[in-house]
Amino acid sequence: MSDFKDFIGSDKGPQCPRIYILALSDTLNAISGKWKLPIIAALLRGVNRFKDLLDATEKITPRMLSKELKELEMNSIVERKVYNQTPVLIEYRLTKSGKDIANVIDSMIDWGMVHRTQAITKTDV
Amino acid sequence: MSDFKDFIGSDKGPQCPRIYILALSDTLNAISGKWKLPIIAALLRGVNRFKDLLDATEKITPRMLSKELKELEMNSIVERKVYNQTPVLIEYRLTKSGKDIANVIDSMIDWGMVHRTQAITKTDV
DNA sequence: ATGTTCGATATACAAAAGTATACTGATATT
DNA sequence: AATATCAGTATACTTTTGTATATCGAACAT
Repeated sequence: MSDFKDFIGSDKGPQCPRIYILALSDTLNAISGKWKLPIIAALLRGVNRFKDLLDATEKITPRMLSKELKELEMNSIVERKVYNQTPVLIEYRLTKSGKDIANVIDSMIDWGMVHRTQAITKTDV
Repeated sequence: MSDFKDFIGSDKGPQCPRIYILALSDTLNAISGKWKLPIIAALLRGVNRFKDLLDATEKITPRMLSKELKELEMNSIVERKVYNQTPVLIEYRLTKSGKDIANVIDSMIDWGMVHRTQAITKTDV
């Protein structure tokens, strides 16, 4: 298990390996932006078709959904399957990696919950 | 411990509590953007002064550093201490919450490492 | 022939995020 | 008087991200 703190916790300690930095920015890119997490959440719930994702992801436009799905596919987080029926059926599914992002999401929720409790003076609710 | 999967893993299961969604977006906002993580990393290493953060964070401009530090301070991730010496000394330090973000970073590195191994065809290195 | 569904794309625009470059004011040093 | 340091700010710009609205093409259904 990587431990970021061990690498950057002291001035003279070992430098954080470059591969960790790359892994970190991969992850940040994978979930950054307005729509990535809502889409991943819908996919985790079992929503798999373009139309259904449009409905499940409130206020997203088809342009953005198309763009985000392409990015997720390029990043091997989502796979796109085409079934040659009529009308054509296309399914988007999370890959193993895609499903595993739930672990990152959990740690983010944990931090956010504790942080909200600690920062009691926060104004935005 | 929160478990996102438990809430969004099934069609008929309970909805993900709104507070979890808020906690999640708090966390995402706290670390999103080009400079937040590099700045937090420098602070974790013990770099505390504006000038030193400028040097430690490659290519950042004073305008961006100032802006980001203000945001981190508003989010109770960083605290700013003024020492009335001459010349004036100002120190930025991570709060407890700020230090705890290392846990999120670790889980992001973990995911990123495994994902890089799995997505062997990735072109960007 | 006209309309409907699915899975999108096209064009134009607005807003947010980030960059480049120069400058400020207070104090101290030479 | 000129110069340097610290901690920023000011102004103008470019790039990236997101929105709004309309439309496309294939395959049916009526």
